[in-house]
Amino acid sequence: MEKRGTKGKARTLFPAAVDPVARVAVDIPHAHLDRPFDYLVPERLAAAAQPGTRVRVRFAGQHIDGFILQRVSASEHVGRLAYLERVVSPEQVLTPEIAGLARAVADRYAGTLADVVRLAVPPRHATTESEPRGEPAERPERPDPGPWERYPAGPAFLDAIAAGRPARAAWTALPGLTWPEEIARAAAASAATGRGTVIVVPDSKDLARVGEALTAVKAAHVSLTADLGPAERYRRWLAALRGDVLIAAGTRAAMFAPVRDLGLVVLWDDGDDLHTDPRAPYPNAREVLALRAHRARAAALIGGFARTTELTQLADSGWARTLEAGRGTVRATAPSVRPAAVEADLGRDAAATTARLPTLALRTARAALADGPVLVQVPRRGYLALIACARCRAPARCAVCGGPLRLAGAHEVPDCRWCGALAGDWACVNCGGRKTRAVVTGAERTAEELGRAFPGVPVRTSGRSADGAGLSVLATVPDQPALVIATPGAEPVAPYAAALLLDGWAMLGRPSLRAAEETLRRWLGAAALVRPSGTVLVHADAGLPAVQALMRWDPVWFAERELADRAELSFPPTVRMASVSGTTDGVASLLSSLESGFEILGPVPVENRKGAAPETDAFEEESRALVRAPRPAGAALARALQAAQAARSARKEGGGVRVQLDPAELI
DNA sequence: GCAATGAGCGTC
DNA sequence: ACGCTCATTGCT
Repeated sequence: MEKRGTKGKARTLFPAAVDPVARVAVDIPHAHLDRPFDYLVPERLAAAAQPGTRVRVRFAGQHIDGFILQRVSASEHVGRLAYLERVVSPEQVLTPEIAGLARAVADRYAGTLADVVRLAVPPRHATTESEPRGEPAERPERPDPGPWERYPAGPAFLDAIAAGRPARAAWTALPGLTWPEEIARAAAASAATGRGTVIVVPDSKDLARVGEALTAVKAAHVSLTADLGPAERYRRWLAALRGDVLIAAGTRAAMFAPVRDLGLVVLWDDGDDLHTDPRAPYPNAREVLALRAHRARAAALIGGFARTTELTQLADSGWARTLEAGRGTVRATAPSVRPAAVEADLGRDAAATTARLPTLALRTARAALADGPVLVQVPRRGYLALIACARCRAPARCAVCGGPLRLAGAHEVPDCRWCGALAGDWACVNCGGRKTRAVVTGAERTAEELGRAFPGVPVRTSGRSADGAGLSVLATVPDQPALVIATPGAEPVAPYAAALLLDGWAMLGRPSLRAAEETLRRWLGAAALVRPSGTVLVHADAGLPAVQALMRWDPVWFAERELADRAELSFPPTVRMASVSGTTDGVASLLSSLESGFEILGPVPVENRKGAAPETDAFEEESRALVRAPRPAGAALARALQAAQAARSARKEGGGVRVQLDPAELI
């Protein structure tokens, strides 16, 4: 017992009779305080202070929020314990499953539990919480396999889900628009047995499709998106927490949805960069859901039209089994793909606009317009700023570490974005050429150009520009002759008669490790909307593996090949990489706190994030380093980075250093 | 020799 | 943002 309260009347508190100690995860942003703290549960909160509840505690003189992780009979802490101040709400919002997952995710990404819990548990909305609770939804009937019959292992996969077995599938979806239905049937099979399902898709357009498909199989669900208001978001999230619905579908934050008795996780299009949360510790939905399925012994359905190297690795390791259709089915479902050769000389500037629309593309469009809409995929503007070989246009890479080269200023020697090595005597590994050129492309003039080429044909555009402003995304377009210009990921749904994939060579030439994988993913996403009798024209050289993979509709072949190349070069995902960025001083101090034994590339200076010019007050020199470790040392790398950040935070060193494991882009 | 003041640090 | 420790200061 203890006297409390310096001002006002002192109160004498007594600890609860049973399990008087609460282990609390406090919401503190400091890495060195990322551990539970024990508090005494006062008698009056003995019943309310349940594990998972949100509480308010006094920590170093401040009132802060936290979550009760556990109630225990005694504390290990030597010294006096403070009392819990308040139980904010009786709702047990941080379930044991999610608390354990959040800890594992924080450890995997060298982050803190508090950061992950902030992503996992939405802010409380008190009035929503006290609303009368609706009727729990009925379980759906177990559905027929339906479109899963087209995959040899499809019906067996549904059987496994229905039997509660943790079957894990690396899924290559057939082209067309049946994938939402396939996902819905898998979810319904799980819900029919009373177990929960979490479905994550890249954007709200895809979510709407999955929602419709779930409704069609009478599978009660909630849709969780970031753009709901706080009340509606919390209402739906609570419905999942309380077990009123068994299926939660949503965009990336739904990966933490607290459905009851998790039986299945589903991730659509796992290569989409929207699946990586932009807030520390930058968790990726594929990794989180794989971890979650593993921990919960749940089934998993991960994939898309494309195949990522990461998922290929999960399949190769035996963690997941491939789930794909036979070649005959693929051939019957996919459109035919033809390459349009890239003109040898792109330097003709004025004429280059027409070079971007090869005559074959124009002819293909003209012929297809009689049958229906024609999709034109163009890269986003502001996408490309790279150096390539002037002769063969292969991206210029560093001779030391294989990283992409950049040209920091005019008339300078290119240097490596990864290790900083100067590339003074550069020679192209592809053709031996010794001259580089900057490559740029603009894309948003395409609509105009096509409009002129096809007078009288309606032109619609869909997409986001690189700066986020301008243009809007269309979900669908009518099945009528029209030219539909879209940026990757923003393609409206329609039974297209043809698709033109423009400037593919430029997307392939981006200075990114994932350029080819990402380009193929975008091509497949657009081509999958074209009807099987339709034509796809891809503006890139037929000899390139990504183009070959598209023509043969064989993304797994490509991914296996790509993965082998990455292994050869010690690139992710065959190794673990971490990027450390921030002020030059901060990066240096973090690296000096890092336990030795890891390979460090850089640091190299990078453009100032705040955009401040040198010699101004806001300007602070920034840099970035990469840390590389073999895969088996991945956990040790994360631990070492976590420790280095804890050391910095204990020393109260500021400077905001970002540590990102498995960064999507290594530039 | 010792109280009074302040900087530094851990934080239950 | 509190309350503890430990060092420094200034007065006897």
